[in-house]
Amino acid sequence: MKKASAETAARAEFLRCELAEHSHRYHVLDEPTIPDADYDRLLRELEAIEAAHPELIAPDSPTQRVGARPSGAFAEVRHEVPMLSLANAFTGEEVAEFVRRIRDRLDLHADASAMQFSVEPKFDGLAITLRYENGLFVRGATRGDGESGEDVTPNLRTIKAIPLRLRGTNVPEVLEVRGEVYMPRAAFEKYNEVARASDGKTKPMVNPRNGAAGSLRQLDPRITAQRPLAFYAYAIGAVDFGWNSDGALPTTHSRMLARLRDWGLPVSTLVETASGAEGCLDYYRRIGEQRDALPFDIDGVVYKVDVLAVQRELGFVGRTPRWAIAHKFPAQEQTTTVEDIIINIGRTGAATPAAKLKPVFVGGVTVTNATLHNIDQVARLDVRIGDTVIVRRAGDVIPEVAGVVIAQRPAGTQPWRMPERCPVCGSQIEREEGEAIARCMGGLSCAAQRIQAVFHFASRRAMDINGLGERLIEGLCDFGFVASVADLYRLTLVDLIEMKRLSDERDGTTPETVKGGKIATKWAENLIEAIDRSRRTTLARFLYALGIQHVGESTAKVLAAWFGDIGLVRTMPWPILKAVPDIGFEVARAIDHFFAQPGNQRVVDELLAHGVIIADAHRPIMKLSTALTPSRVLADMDIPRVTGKRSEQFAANAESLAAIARTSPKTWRAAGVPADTIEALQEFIATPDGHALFARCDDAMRLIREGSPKDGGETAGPLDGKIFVLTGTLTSMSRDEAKETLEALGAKAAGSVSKKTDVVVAGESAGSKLDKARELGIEVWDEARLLEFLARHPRL
DNA sequence: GCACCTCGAGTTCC
DNA sequence: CTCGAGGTGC
Repeated sequence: MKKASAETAARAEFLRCELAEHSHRYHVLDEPTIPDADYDRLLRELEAIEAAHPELIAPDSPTQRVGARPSGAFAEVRHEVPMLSLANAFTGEEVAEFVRRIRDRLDLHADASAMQFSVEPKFDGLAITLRYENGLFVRGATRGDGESGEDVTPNLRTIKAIPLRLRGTNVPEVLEVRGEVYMPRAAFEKYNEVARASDGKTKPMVNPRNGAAGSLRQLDPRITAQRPLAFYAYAIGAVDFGWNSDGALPTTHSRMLARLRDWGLPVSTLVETASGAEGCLDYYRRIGEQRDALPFDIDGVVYKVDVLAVQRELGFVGRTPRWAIAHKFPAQEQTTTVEDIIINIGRTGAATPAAKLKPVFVGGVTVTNATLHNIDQVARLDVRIGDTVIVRRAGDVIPEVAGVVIAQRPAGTQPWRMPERCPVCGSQIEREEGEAIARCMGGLSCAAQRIQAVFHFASRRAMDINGLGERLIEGLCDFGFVASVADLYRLTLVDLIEMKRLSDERDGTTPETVKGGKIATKWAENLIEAIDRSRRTTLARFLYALGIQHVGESTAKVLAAWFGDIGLVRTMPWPILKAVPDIGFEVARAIDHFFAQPGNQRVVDELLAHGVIIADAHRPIMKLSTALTPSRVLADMDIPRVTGKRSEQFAANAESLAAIARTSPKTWRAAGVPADTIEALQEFIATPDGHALFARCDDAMRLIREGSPKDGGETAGPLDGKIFVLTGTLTSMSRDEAKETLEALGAKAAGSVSKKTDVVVAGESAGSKLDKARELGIEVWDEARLLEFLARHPRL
C-alpha cells in the first residue's frame, strides 16, 4: 500500500474536524447545517482515505464512532444492545457488491435462504429505542451515538403510534424495540401552514425530519403532544423472556417484524422479502416510483439478510453490520450559495424575486435559479445574498429554496429588501395594500413589460407565432424595431437581419454562417412566414393576445362567444361587460380600462390595418341582447342604495338609461322609491363620469340590439354546455387538440374535476383526476369512447 | 358574508 | 404545477 502523502493526511484531518462539527450540530443541537447527502459524501471520502491508508485512522475519527455526546438537557441512557448504523450504497453496483461479499463470506454452506433479504423503506426521521418491561412501556431514548442516547420517555409517550402496553401473549420480560419517529408529510404541511399564518411567532419547519427531531427534543412534553408525530418499528434490541422460555423468537427478521406487529407495534406495510441483488434492486425501483406519493419522507431502502442465524454469522465491521445496507435515493436536497437575488418583471409588472444560485445538481438536473415568489417568502426564509441555502427539488419539478443555513452566513450580510425602483425602467415599485405581489408601475413604458407583452402576444395559445422567442423579442425591442405588438406585422426580412447584426455586434458574438460563408438567414425567413401565418386568427386568441389584465384564455373565449366582434368588445363600458356570466366587477373594469387608453386602441387599429383578420367574427348572441335591460345594467353599476329591486322600479317602462335620467323624481316617489335612493341616483347622474357612463351604456345596448340576430340563429352543438375534463395522455391526438375538438362541439373543457363535471376523458396513466371522477361517480370515457363519439359527431 | 370553484399568472429546465 | 384572487351560489 502506498504511503499517504502529507496532503492526504491533511485532507483526512480536515474531514474529521468537519464531520465532527456537523455531527455535533445534528445530534446535539438539532440544527443540521448541511443536508445528509453532503455529510454522507464527506464521510465516504474519509472512509475511502482510511481504507487506502489505515495508518491515518485516528481514534476520534467519525468512522470509528457514530454521532456525538447527547446534550445535558435530557438524562443519558445506555443502550443495552448498541443501536446500529448502516453502511450506505448509492448505486446498483454497490448493492451487488454487498450481496457478493455476503455470498463470499458464507461461501461453502450458503444455501438459497442466505440470499433472502428483508427489504424495507428507510424512513427519514429519528431513530429511537423503546423499552418494554413485562409488556409495559417504561423508557424510550434517542439513538445518540449508538452507545447511549437521551431519555425522551415523556415525549415518546405522547406519540399515539407507540403502544404504552404490548398486546397478546408470550410478551417477553424485557423487549427493546427499535424504530423511527417521523412526521407525516400532511402533518408537516399543515403545521407549516399554521406557522406561516402566525406572523413569525411560530417558525416553520425546514422539512419533516427536522420537525420530528425538534419535536422530540422538546423539554415540555405538552408541546410534543401537539406535534403530529408517528412511528414505525423495524428491529429489536435487547430481549429477555425470563422464565417464560416457551416464547422463543422467530428465526427470520421478516417474521420478527410480523411478531412486533402482533405485539401492537406499527410496522410499515411496505416491508417485503426479496431474493438476491436483483430482488433488492427491483424493490428499490418500485419504492422509488412510489416515493413522491408516500405519505411520509423516505431517503432510501434498507436490505437486511433475513435469516437471523446468518446475520449472527456475518457479524459486524466496527459498528456497522455486514448483513445490512441502506440503499439511498439520489439526493433531492442540496446546499449551494446565493450569488445574487434579482427581480424579474412580468407582463403585468409583477416584481418577483429570484435567487441566482451557484449551480448544483439536485434531483437529476442542475439548478441555477429558484424563485422566491414574493417579498413575504424572502422575509420568511430571511434569504440574503451570500447565504448558504438548502435547495429542494422534490416530486414537483420546480426547485425551491427550503431554508437558510444560518451557521454558514458570512459576516456583514443584510436582509434583502425589494428595491424601490424597477431595475429595468426605474419606475416606482409599489405593493397594493393587502396584496402579495409588488408591481413595477411603468406599464408599457417599461422595457421588461413590453418584452413580456410581446412574448405573450406571440405565445402558442395567443397569436401562435412560431419561433419568436424571448431573445429575439429582446433584440427587436432593444434596437427599436418593435415598440408595440402591432410593429411585428411591419417587420421585414431586412429589419430582422439588421437587428441580428446589431445584437451580434453588441454582444461580441460572431454571426452564424452557412455554407459559402454567407450569414444564416433562414430563421428570419421562417419568422416572417410565421408572423404572416398568425395574421389569420380567432377573436378569442386575439383578445387573449392583447394581454388585458384578468383576461386569460377562458375569459377571452367567453367574451368572443358573447360579443363575437372586436368592434363591439373594444367599446363596451364595464356595466355591459359585467352582464356576461363569469365576468364580474374587477374583470369588467379591467377590460374597460384597457380600451379606455388611446394607446391600446391605436394598437388594435394598427393590428387590423396590418392585415390581422379575425376569422370567426360573428354577431353578438341573442342571449346577450335579452340580458341587457336598462334595469339590469343600472343594477350592475353599483350605485349606492340602487339595488336590484330599486333599479327595476327606476327602469319601469323606461326604454333606455337616458330615459331614466330624464324621468322626474316625482314619478319614482309615486312608485314608492325612498327619497334618499332617488337622491343617490340623481347625484350619480349629475357627475360627469356618471353621465358619460349612462350614455356609453345606452350606445352599447343599442349597438348590441341592432347587431343581434333577429331569429334564434345560434346552432347548438351536440355537447352544448357539457363540462369535460381531460386527463392522462391520449395516443391519437394531443390534449389540446382534443380540447379544441370538444369545444367545437359546444363543450366546455375545465381544468379540474368537480361536482359540475359531466364527463372525464381519461387517457393513458391518468392520475388523481380519474380517482376523483370515480369518487364523485362521474362518467369516464377512455380514448376509444372519445374517438367513437367524435367519429359520430363530425365537426361542423 | 362565507365556502367553493375556476381562472390567471408566474415559474424551471431541456 | 401551485398560489392567489375573482366570481358565484348558498
